[in-house]
Amino acid sequence: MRHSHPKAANPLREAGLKSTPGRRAVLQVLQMASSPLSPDQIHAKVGSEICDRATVYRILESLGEASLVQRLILEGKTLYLPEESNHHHHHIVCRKCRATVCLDECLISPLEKKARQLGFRDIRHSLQLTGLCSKCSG
Amino acid sequence: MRHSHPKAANPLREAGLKSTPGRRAVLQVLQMASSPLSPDQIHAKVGSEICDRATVYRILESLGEASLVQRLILEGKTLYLPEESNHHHHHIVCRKCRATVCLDECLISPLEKKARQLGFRDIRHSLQLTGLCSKCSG
DNA sequence: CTTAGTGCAAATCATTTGCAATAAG
DNA sequence: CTTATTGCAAATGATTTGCACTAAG
Repeated sequence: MRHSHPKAANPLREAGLKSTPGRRAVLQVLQMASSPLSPDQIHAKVGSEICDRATVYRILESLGEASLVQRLILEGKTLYLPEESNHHHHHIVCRKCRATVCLDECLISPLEKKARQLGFRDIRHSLQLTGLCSKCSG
Repeated sequence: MRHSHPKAANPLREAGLKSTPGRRAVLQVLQMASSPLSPDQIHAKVGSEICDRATVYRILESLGEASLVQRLILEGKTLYLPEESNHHHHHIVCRKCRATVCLDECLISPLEKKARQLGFRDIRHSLQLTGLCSKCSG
């Protein structure tokens, strides 16, 4: 199968980014994580040997531009989530334990439509849904 | 009409907050504003004689808790908006000039319902819609 | 009065930046 | 090779805090 189907090919390459140890590590840490992580938590999990904190910020920015991760601001704290699927959807995050669940629909389009009618262009949206998950609200 | 209908009564009092010069000023500045303002812009408009910058932050926090203002994070910058109506709705903000328009509907409930079915309680949401207004996209 | 609210200066926290050294393609 | 990426240390910017003083109710 040589260089035919580069199956689980490096997503970094595909996004046109150089594949560096830091980037691979950050991406993996986010993919392993069960909930969104802060830049600091990511840096801690990656380890200072692999990558400096300032670099974690730079990496998160490039991964964000490449749509490999998604930024989220929860209660004023910046968190990152891997961008797994291509299909647009939203999440709900537990304010206590940060457990995260996908809510596969996106119902914003009627609002975007209205905004378009009002003359707005290049419309983007970001929806933060939070709550207390069953474990935390008990 | 003495102390009968306290018509345009002080919203601060009604919210159970002490009516201080700083709070009145911050509230008024936000109400006058045609677009969301940053804490720093608010401080500038209020004037240092009326109120210290640190106090502006404290005031914004208490006004936020009292639902007299709404916090908004646009492109990483924190902005504040007066909370005029009681009826829940969303806004769209121009990323360039920050012009703001209300989109009176809120279509999030189906998503909240789904989250509730997943066991989440005390669900809250925050939606950021941005675009370029007709003037800015021209 | 009594306590919440405030000014001021210092502390903290998150994020960014310059620059020289390093490594990916 | 050539240029993007990184480490390090320092700079920045935003927000918070301690404490003594002031004013609202």
